[in-house]
Amino acid sequence: MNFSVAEENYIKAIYHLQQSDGNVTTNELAAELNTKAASVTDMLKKLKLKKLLNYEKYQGFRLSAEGRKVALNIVRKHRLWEYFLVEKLHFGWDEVHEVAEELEHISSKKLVDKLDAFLDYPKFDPHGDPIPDSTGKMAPQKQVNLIDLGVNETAEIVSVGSQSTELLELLTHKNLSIGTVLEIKKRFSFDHSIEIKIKGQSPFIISQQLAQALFVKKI
Amino acid sequence: MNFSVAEENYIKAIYHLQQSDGNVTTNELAAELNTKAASVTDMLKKLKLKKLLNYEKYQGFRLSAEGRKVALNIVRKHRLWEYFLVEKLHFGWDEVHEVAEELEHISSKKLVDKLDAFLDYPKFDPHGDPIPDSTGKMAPQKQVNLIDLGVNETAEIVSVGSQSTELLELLTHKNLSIGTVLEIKKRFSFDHSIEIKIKGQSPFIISQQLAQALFVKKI
DNA sequence: TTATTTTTTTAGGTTTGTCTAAACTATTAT
DNA sequence: ATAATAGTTTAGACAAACCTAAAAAAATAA
Repeated sequence: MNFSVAEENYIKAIYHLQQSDGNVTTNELAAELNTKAASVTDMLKKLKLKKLLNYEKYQGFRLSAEGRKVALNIVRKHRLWEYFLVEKLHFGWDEVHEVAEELEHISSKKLVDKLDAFLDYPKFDPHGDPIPDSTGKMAPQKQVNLIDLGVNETAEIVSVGSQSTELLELLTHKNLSIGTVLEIKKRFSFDHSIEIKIKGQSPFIISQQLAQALFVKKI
Repeated sequence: MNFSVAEENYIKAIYHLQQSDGNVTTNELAAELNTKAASVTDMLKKLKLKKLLNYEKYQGFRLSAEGRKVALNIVRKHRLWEYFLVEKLHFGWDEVHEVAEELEHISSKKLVDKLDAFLDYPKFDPHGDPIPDSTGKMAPQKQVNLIDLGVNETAEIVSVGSQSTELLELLTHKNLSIGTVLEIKKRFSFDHSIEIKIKGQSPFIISQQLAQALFVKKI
């Protein structure tokens, strides 16, 4: 099966949303893809017809096994190209995303596998996300420093970089602990501080030093 | 300016056709793109509106200066990717064309320039075609062995690999000489013989040995 | 030079992916 | 439990890129 760029973008977006959300909703997906709910409904019907999606109207949806396979292949391509761009072409890790969004739609299977070999089968992309192998398997999410997350990413705190009372005092004050789920809202390049948001609380800012002391697992 | 994949394919095809033909015609272009004349006319109007084309109806057409610039950029990307596929990913020179057809539409200028640097600014692609630099300049067509041409390519004989009477006798017999323009019709892998056609004559076959003795300039 | 053939263009239609506006379904709050 | 609000789907349109069939222009032949 071969899919259009639009179809692939929908599949990939659904894949990412269902990672955190379980069932995905029409509006959520429309927001993610900067399109309108009506357009999403149209595409959902098409993807359902192609058996990539489990979808009953008004009920939300998730990818089928087949859909997941397709999604993983797109993710594989995206992350391999990102790795290539950073490691071989010396792009900065923050400027590769857009280009990889285009490259991920190149269809040749042979190209991807040869690229994988050329890069020596990397297990993680430059952002710490695991790269699926050609059968779709991938390592569990790598633990990554909070400072390395991009805007809009969501992550769960899994460990801290020190056990000092000073750090623990600050964490308690900010209501942060192991297991806390947060979303990156903004990054300020002036002092590398980061605005984060915890569900149900208003956003607040943490310093570069604090961000570097927090290790997270992306969601 | 940014162009759709379809527009880019038209521009590239016109560029290649006008190399040999001077003015390009609607039917010619339709054949080249495996589409219908009516579709071509539609696109010609669009490209004229975007000032990429000098076109008056029923009169044939050529690219404008701007159109040529766009074409050269596509050619640059195509040939750089081909070089990458062969030199870095170890594709065979005969299996890269299709993949490069997709890769050439990736838009990032930065990507192309960084790829160019990574490849160490190659001057010729794996088929001997010159690669335009980022300003559109390129070396004159490299002299290439006839055995290395692909099917449907057109070329002019510019030199021969030996001055032996045996060779010259054969060339005379086959009506081949410096300046002869020929087109590759078929390649037979069994004995590496090649069917060629000279304008106004019926096609005939030349042996591997003869093909290797002839150097040509692509048109 | 007129008639025939070939080439090109126009007219009108299709598909894909998008949109707005309106209708429908589900959820939430009183 | 019902009314108001949220979310979702349908209906109808549009642009891009393609198509077929018919009309118009150009080239060629009688």
